[in-house]
Amino acid sequence: MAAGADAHLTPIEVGLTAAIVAVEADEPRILVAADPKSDTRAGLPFGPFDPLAHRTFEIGLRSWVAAQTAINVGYVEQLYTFGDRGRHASPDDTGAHTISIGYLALTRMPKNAAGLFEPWYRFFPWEDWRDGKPDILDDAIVPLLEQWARGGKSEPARPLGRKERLRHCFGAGGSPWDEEKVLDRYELLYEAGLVEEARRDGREAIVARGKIPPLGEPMRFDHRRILATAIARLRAKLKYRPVVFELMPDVFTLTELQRTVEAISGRHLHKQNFRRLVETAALVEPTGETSTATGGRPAAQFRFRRDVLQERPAPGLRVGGRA
Amino acid sequence: MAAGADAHLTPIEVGLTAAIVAVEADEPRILVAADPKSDTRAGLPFGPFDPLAHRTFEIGLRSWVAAQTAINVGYVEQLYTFGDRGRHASPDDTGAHTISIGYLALTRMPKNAAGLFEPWYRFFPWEDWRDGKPDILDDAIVPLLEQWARGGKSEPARPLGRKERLRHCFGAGGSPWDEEKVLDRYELLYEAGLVEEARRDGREAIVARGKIPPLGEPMRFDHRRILATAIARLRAKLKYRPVVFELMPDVFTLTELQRTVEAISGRHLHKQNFRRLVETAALVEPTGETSTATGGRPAAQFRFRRDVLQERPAPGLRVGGRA
DNA sequence: TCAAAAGTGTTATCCTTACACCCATGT
DNA sequence: ACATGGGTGTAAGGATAACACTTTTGA
Repeated sequence: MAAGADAHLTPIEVGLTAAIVAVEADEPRILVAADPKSDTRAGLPFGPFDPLAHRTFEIGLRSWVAAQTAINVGYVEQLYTFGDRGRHASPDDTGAHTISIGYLALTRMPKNAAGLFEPWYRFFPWEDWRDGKPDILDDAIVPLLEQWARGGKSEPARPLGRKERLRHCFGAGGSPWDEEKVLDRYELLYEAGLVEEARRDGREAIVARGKIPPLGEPMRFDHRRILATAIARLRAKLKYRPVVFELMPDVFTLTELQRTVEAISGRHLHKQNFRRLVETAALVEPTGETSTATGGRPAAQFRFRRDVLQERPAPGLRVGGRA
Repeated sequence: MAAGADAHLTPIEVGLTAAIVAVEADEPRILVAADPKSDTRAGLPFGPFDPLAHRTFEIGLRSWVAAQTAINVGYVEQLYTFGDRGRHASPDDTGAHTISIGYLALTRMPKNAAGLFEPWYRFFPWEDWRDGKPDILDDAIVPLLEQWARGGKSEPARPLGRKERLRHCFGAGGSPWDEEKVLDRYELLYEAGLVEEARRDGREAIVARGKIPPLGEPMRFDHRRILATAIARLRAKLKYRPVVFELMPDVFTLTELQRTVEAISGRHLHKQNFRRLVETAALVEPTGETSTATGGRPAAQFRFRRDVLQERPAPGLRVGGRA
């Protein structure tokens, strides 16, 4: 077993693609790039990785993000490396192979660049359950996926059948909705040919042609897939790391904090339980001020206690089940 | 904001590096590659990614692993993409920049290749707590890290100080040991210059020169870092996915299953609680046979119930605290 | 009959979930 | 006074952690 040590490695272009998230007016938003070549679809900002200029991926990422957008991102985390042939293709593809290392970055909404951020639920309307189950699920998605599941009985080397995957991902047939399965849901829709990116990739929708409504706005290349990964990771991370505070202003009320968590996780939360959670985790401290912004009783203002990072090993907002 | 769309991407060599895990005789082992160029250090197997030959990373990985080792890996999962300049360097480095996409793969111990697998605790002796706290921690690691922590008060842009990181990662000073923080611990040792790879990278140990004992066997390139990532991920995944069964023979006793989980997580588990967990999760079914191998009362044999994958959304072995 | 390992029953505790109610302010 | 949102106490249920004890075999 020679372990490939003498194999020469294929030269490939490596790009860093960033899902840069901010929350404004109770709406999670991502930075979309101005489109080159009059492509009407939105895309995520990306830049090349130059190992000569930057010692690590993260340094490189911060550098070109700052250069392109004047945004200094705070929290940065690698998501996944995407390299499927075909899924990076654009209509005018040159044939060169590109792999993209996806990154999640969090920032406070910058004053100057606010217009460049788009609400992320434009791209994933079925992920916003804050006002109950989105209509698009029962009206379009689940019926179309059920039709797809009836076709193609057993695929080789697939652990689960189509029906089971539909159940688990979309909570059909009694299974609960899991807000963290954002990527699984998108991938299922892709496989079923129900998102535009899949059709662009040559995958024909299994269901009746022509009458498929657009399921969320498409993005360039595989960027919607990367965004789905970012949302899923952020929703999961909220529960065991205090990352929300990267998205909050310095002082805030508990309701504002709850609204931000709800915006990200796409669910409604139980007020009292949320508050106790924040309190027992000792994540915040009162400033003493109150805010009389919203018209009811003035709310006490809080700030994030930075010292929790030194005290507790995994301080997050482990928000529970339904509410 | 031009979004880098017209930027040309730097060509870089991309390799897939695999941590291939099997468990044999209650010992977790990884496949180490025969060393090229008489490098005495062990290394992980790796191969190039050729986008022309393989549509996805995973297909490429399975292909060269099968070709090089005649092993058909079962479960495969991407870990992380590593690209730090310097950390891939070997003594006779050519200067070409390489990034490696790390993968975790699980397999049953193959008959023919058993000799190529090394117990992973050779590389991380401080991670094996099955017989209590390893001596190397109190004898060497913690004292050396405390010495390191006393130096260098505050580093810029570091959220936590050295002392706090030591506490969280190694459970010094009252914090509990978290068996999932394998990577954090290795990275801390690396930063402190206490593992050989760091010294090779030019980082001088902060502590007294010359008398630093070797902390685990070193590996080539950044392979020990990738292995640490793999162990951490596997230890975490055990708790919410039934991945252990990828490492078990078709039939097994509950004690064998427990020993395997203990081997991976490096902890001793409470027998009764483990059994109830397995039972209530309905992960296994009795075969009806018994095994009289170990000398006491014969043990009932079980097999993995593949249908749980279709029933429950996240069936794992959520093993609890100390025991 | 004894060692060695398999296998079981039960309780205390904590955390999660959900309920229903009171408080302070502006109009 | 009342609408609006802020803020709290407490009990039911379930999961977890830990206890000690019985059973079946081989030597």
